[in-house]
Amino acid sequence: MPMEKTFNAAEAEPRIYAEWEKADAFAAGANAAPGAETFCIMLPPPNVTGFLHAGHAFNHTLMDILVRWHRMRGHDTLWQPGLDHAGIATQLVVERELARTQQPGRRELGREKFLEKVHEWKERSGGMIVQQDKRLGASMDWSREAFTMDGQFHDAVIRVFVDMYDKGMIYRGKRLVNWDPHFETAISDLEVEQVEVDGHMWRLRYQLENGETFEYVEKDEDGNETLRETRDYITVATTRPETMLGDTGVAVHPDDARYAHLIGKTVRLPLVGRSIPIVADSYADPTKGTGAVKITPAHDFNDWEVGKRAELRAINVMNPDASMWLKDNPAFAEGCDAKALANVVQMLDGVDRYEARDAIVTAARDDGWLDGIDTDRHAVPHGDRSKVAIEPYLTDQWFVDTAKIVGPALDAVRNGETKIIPESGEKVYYHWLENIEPWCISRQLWWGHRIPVWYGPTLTDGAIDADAGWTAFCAPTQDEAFAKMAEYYGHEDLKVVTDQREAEELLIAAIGEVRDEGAIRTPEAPTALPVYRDPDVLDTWFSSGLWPIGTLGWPQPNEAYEKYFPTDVLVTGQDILFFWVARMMMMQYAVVGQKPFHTVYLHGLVRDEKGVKMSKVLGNVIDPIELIEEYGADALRFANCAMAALGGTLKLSRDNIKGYRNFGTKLWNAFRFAEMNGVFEGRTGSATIPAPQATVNKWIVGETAKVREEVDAALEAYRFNDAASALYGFVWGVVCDWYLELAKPLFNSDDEAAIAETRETMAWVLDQCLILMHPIMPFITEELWGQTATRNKMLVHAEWPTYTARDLVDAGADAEMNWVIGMIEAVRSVRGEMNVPAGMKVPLLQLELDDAGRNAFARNESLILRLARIDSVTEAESAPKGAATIPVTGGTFALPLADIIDVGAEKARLEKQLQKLGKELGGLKGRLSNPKFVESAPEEVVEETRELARDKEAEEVRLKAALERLAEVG
RNA sequence: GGGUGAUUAGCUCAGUGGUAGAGCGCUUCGUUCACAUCGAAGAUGUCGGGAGUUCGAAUCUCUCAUCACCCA
Repeated sequence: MPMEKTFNAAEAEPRIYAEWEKADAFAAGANAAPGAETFCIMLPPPNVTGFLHAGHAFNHTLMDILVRWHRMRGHDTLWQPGLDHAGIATQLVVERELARTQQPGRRELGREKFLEKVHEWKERSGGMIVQQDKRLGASMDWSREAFTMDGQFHDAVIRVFVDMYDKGMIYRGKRLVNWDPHFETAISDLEVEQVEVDGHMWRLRYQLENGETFEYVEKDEDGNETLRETRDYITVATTRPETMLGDTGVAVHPDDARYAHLIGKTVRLPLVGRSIPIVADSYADPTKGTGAVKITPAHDFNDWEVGKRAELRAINVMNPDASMWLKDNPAFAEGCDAKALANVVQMLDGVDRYEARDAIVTAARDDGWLDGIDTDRHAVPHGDRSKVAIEPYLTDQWFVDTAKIVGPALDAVRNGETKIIPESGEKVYYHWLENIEPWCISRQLWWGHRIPVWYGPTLTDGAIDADAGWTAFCAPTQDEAFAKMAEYYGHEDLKVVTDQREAEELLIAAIGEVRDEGAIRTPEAPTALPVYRDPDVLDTWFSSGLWPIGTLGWPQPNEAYEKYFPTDVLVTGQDILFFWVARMMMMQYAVVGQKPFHTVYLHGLVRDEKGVKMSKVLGNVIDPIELIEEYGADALRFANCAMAALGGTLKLSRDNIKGYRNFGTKLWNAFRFAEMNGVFEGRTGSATIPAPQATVNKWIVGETAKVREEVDAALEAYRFNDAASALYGFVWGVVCDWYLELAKPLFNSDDEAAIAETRETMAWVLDQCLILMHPIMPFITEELWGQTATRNKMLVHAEWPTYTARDLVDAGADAEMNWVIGMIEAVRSVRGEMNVPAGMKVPLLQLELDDAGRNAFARNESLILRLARIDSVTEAESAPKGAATIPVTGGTFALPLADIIDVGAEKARLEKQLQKLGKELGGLKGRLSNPKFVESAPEEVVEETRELARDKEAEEVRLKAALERLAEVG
């Protein structure tokens, strides 16, 4: 049955993918040669609630190319798939879903029930991306699919937390953190986005106490005094007036003469009447505003530092939802005027931060301590998920002491143990790691790995000390934590309660009982000690930081881990270099003391064809599944591969994809041509390299070897675009444009041996095209592989070739074919420019020609006649009147077409060519006549230049002769 | 403010010291027996400006301009 006219991607792709799966073609180690080296790639785990977007499609295509390439080379290959539980994002999605379907909310449901809902949701709509990946053709080992919340991985994460805790790399502390008031959780620095907003700078007057004053001076740009007055207040400026309730100081620069005598004095905080000191700190910038800044240590990172240096109190004045917390807030009340306090509590307690801001500004205006308002454009930190302004917030959180684990991660890149490409990524990596901050890893969420820490009452001198807070016991399981507690308390009579509050209530009651007995608590005492588990979960990136070892079954001893770790290449977006790559580096070294991978390939964001970030708002999102449906997965993959220049911007355009779909059709039709010429009759897919006689066949074998080397070199260097363009150029520009055309006369001849040889060679060449193209375009190549021979293996496991140009290029055939192709192009060019009708066969005159040319012509006459559409060749001394001249290497031909050729046009054509030639020749001669060039340039460059100049000179002579003849005629 | 990168044909981009390229688009011609999702031919560049290093610079250095992204 003859082949279809085009490849039917929609029909073939699912069928072929199913065949691969049925054959377990992607299983770890499939097609591995005995004792082969390993190759392992970890899929950056997509969000479990996610779907395949253009960025995934790109990222996954590159990995699939590498993986398929290694697998075909017989390496022991594993592409490890899996999904990330994506804590905050997933919790958000499920909460929205509950609200949308009018179900009870998270808090109403309670932790356990809510988590059931999350799991339900995950089962229902999670993992959609897996199905989509299959449509893309991704060859992951699905049998090993991992999930960050699954049992074994979960246990590994907990185990690492415990290890790092025991090693002192993790600690808990009351710190200022980035607080997301929407989700009511801490987030890390990296999850904060700076957003430029048009806002205001409010100037507030704080009254100096004890009758102090100072000289306030204003100057213009030239330093001339414009204002001088004596003031009994200090003006501070702020973009967040509501934080003034937590002010505990005013800072001025130590060198600021205006305020020197005020340092140590106090001001009275408006509204609350708190007396706060004026302190010296170089954080205050004398050139900005009035040079005095209010200090709110509990609500600003800079102020926190100032507060530490000046020993100022930190007063938290907000609730977790960023409403004001004033009532029942002892720290706030301390030092306040009782009446003022009552008023401000009445006015602002529980009020949202922005409403409080307005109310405070209004009060300041009414009471006369508003100095003024300036418009001000400034950056406001926002939560990257919630999009609300974050608050610096003072809470107890868990931190990774990054300073302790950053060293090996830095060293690994510095000494080349792990390479980041493109290299610019390394600079960015150093810059971040060299200035790394502690990493806040606790999140006040429910969906995630719950921190494996239990708290029990603290003992002082063997007695329970209710004032000493709670003691942490870190262990992988509750049983192990209990064992630790048993050691600490001397008994295991413990009662697990839900939270700290309940534990405190029970403890106070218990101590009451114990105290009644007039003794410290003893093991025999009747009341169990209340203990509770830390309610927080770990940052999602903490778990994904363990992705390499966790997916390989660590810490259980197992073959996969032994074999594939450290893994080989990480392919990921440069936007998560810090979030993920740097943390994996730090954590793998911290936990198992080895690098996670030897190469990190970073790529940019996939953008639309104009280079604009895709976003729902702009409506320029390109859905890869839609593209696959329209053009086929292979076309999308080839487009992805072709745009993957190192460090380049990734612009995805439908026109390009369409072009690569056409490329697939071109390949398909080359096979159709071969089939029609009996190339595949009785084929068994022998991999034997042919040793043909005909020049054309010898030549194409050499060309194939060249492209094999190019593709391997490109992939070796992660230059995906080079691999794509080498293959595109070879398949279309060499095989289709030339080899198939040149083979036509051979197939049409009576020479049975030549026909057989050409069939054999073409079958081999086309097989090589399939093999070399397969990593990029797996579907169409697999289909053609199956249709054109009876094979013992699918293409996915075909043997990748290793022949070299050195072995297979026949220099003679190479030179001869280049001459023939040049000759044909020269004739076509003249025909085209002289407007010789395309279908018209014309006579050719051979004027002068050297031996090499004569040989090449004679040996390929039928090809030349056919492809240049020549009907006869005659040798002649000179060209007749009205002939067009065709200079070739080593000689001159002419087309005697007096009635077609316009002498004027031919003259113009020759002159134009001569002019171009003259320019080139000028450059070449200029270089050669420069003694310094001949002296200092490499021998081969000089020789090349000489040769080129000789050729161009010869051509110039021929063109000039032709022009002279024309002049005689005209 | 700091960092990183970009600027090459009408468009989108390759090209890291040795004859300026590809794809798309454009113009002309073409139903030659694989393919019109095609073929043949053609036009289009002071490689952002300036300076320097070099026998030689799109490529290396400096500087200026414009733009993008990341971090404050």
